[in-house]
Amino acid sequence: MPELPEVEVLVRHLAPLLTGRTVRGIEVRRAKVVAPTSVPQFRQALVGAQFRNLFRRGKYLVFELSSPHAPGSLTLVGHLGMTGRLFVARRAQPRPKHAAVIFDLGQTELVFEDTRYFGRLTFDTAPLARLGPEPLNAEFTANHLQQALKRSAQPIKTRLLDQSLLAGVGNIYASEALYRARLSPRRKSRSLTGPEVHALWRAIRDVLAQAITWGSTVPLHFGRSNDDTGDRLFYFGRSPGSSERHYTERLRVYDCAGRRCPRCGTAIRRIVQNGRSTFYCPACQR
DNA sequence: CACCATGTTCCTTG
DNA sequence: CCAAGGAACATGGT
Repeated sequence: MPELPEVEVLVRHLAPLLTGRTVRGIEVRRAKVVAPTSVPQFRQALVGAQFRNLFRRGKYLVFELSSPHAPGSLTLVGHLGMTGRLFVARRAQPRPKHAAVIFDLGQTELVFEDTRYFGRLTFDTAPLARLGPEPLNAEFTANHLQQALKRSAQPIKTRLLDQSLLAGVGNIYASEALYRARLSPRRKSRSLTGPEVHALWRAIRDVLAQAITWGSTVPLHFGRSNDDTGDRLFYFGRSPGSSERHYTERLRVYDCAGRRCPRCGTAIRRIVQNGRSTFYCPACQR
C-alpha cells in the first residue's frame, strides 16, 4: 500500500486519533518488527508515554511521544514495508492474523499489522537522515533533480527509486510519473535534457499531489468502520464494488500491461529493471 | 509447482 | 572509495 501518498493519507487519518492518547500497554507479537530494541525495552520505553505529534517523511511515519518519567521526547519511526498497515480499532475487535504490535490506548488500540513482516516500528532514526528532499516541498527543485541525474548512467526509472535522491517515490509512482512526463523508463538518467528534467519534476509532483487528493490510489484498508456491524472493514479511497473503477482510473500504466494507452491506444508494456516491474507506453514515452 | 507482489538493507562485483 | 546489481527478508495470490 505504501508510497508517499498512501503514507500521507494514513498519517492524516491517524494523527487526530492518536494525539493526546496515552499508551497503557503494548503487546509485541513479532520481535523482529521492533528490533534492534528488545521487546521488554520497547515496552518499558513506551508504556505510559503520550502521543504528541505524528508526521510523514518519505515513506516513513514519525511518531513523537512525551515520556512521563524521562524528560524530552521519544521518537518512534514506522515503515510499512510492502504490506504493512496501521489502524485504530475498538479494543474488543478481532485482530488480523499478522498483527505484529498492538498499543493499548484504553477504549481503542493501535494495531500494526504486516503480512510479510518487512515493516518496522523502531527507535532507529538513522534511515531518516539518509533521505533526499520531500518532493512536494520547495526544497525539491527541478535544479536539484537535474544535479542528481546528470552523472548517472542508470535508467531513469531505477534512479527515481533511490530514496536519497528524493524521498517517497516507489515502484508505482515511478512508472506513473514517467508516463505523465512522456519519458521512456529506459533512458539513461544523464541523457535527459533540461526541458525533459523539468517535465519529469513537474510530473512527479503532480502525480503525488493528485494521489493524495484522491485519498489513495491503492487499497489501504487500514481501519475499521465506526458503525455497529463491527467486522466490516473500512476502506479508504476504495471500497469493494463501484469505487474499484476509480482506482484503476487513477493509475494509467502501473499493472496495466496489455491494456491500451489512454493517450495513444498502443498496448502498455511491462519490462523488468533491476528486478522490478516497470510499465510504460512504448509509443508515447520516448 | 511456477511466478509475481506497493521496500530496504546487506553483500558482492566491477 | 564508489556505483550498480542481486539476494534476502516472509507470506500470500494467481
